[in-house]
Amino acid sequence: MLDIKLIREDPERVRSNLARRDDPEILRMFDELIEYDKSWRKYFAETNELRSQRNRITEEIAKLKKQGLDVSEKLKEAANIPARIKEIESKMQEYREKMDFILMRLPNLMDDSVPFGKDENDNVVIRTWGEIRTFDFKVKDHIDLALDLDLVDIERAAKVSGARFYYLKGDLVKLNFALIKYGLDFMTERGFTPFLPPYMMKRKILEGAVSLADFQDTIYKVEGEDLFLIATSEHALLGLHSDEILDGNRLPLRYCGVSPCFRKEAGAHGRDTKGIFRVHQFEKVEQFVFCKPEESPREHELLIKNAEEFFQSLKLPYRVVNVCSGDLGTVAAKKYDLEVWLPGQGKYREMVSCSNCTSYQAVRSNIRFRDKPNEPTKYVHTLNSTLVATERAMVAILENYQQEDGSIIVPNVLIPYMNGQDSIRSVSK
RNA sequence: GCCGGGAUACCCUAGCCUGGUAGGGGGCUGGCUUGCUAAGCCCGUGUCCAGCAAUGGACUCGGGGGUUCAAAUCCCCCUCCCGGCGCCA
Repeated sequence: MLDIKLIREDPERVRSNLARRDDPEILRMFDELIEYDKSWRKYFAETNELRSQRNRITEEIAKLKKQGLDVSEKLKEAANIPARIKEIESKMQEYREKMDFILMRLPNLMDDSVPFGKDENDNVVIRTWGEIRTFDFKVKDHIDLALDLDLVDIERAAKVSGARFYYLKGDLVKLNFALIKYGLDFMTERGFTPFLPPYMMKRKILEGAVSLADFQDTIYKVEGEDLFLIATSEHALLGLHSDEILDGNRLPLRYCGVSPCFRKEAGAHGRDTKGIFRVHQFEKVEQFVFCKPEESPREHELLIKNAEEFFQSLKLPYRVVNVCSGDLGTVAAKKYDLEVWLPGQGKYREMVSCSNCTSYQAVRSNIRFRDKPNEPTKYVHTLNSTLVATERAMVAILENYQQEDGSIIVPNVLIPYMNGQDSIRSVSK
């Protein structure tokens, strides 16, 4: 959510930034917001004046009563003030609701470095790493590899839970836990505090983290409760400090969340329908930072660097793209995606999404900081990035580490986490 | 799920029965004074609106509604925390 104070101070700057979204509806809402705010402030001033009158009379009544004097004159004077306040208040409420409606729907201001573009095809590649392996045999995709090695059961998952679910089996379960534990160690070595968050959260807290459209398209609701399943630990880590004033001297706070992620994938019909690449449930180790505004560009680079070093350590070839305006979404001011080469698809595919959300989530979640107790508060900046979404990372490992005999080499850094196991091969039955 | 006790500013706490300026302590901040491991005193401490500013006004006692000229205080609903009982991996 944009800070209404910033909009009041410099509406032109906000407007011209929103204009880069190339969406006339956004500008229309913005202009409406300005008008509503004017009305709201007018009514606010009126009630303020009425309350002031009422408080004065009330005080006089108290004084007269103490002296045992007659107050009926004063009571008459005060009689119709409450009704007038109520009347104007209800108008204020009306404008406040209209403003909130728009504020909840306006996107974040974009960083100047965000490239203009329509969709993901316009994202700009900023670097590539690693060599794409050449195969002298016919490569399989992760589905064939996993089925041939009996590492997944997707048909029975469909019977039990429906499409986009899976059972992991055997060594793939071990590999999953190895990736999680390796990811956790990787982050704690870099000073990130690990968290295992609640997997469900209240609507109010979740609204602080995601756009309203996400409730429709990605978030699962628990029936009969004010609870939603987290789509990433990012949501829960942000909520951790909602309505708090943080000590500026302790920023940045660098956190790392590990949790399952639940997603409806409602807008993805027909895309990646096979295997475990795009699924309703997966595990993820997530990076999350609360920092001062001036620190967020630096922290953003740190997060993508961590993710890159993680995938470098797995020796998986990747590229980093600067996500364009049309693909950026509502919340982020700037976003990098890290895409790993998948031999089975012959494409780079998204493994990591690394966002600087500036103050957008902090305003919604009311998370501020100050260096000294008497200073005015400011909103923090928040950033989040995947370190590793393990099911997707396993797709990359299966396809990149496949051998001619159908077995899979375990990446070196994971072997200790697999109790010394260095390959995954079919068990003779 | 049931019974009881709670939630007051950055922290602790009084006030609630009996409605009438939210009081005290700690912390922090700025200022002043006195000067031996420092002490004392004073202003300030959250949010919003108007104003260039000084400042003025309003709001704020877990949240929402109600009664009243006036609500931390009375009434109704809800949330969370603590204790006990019940259930339980």
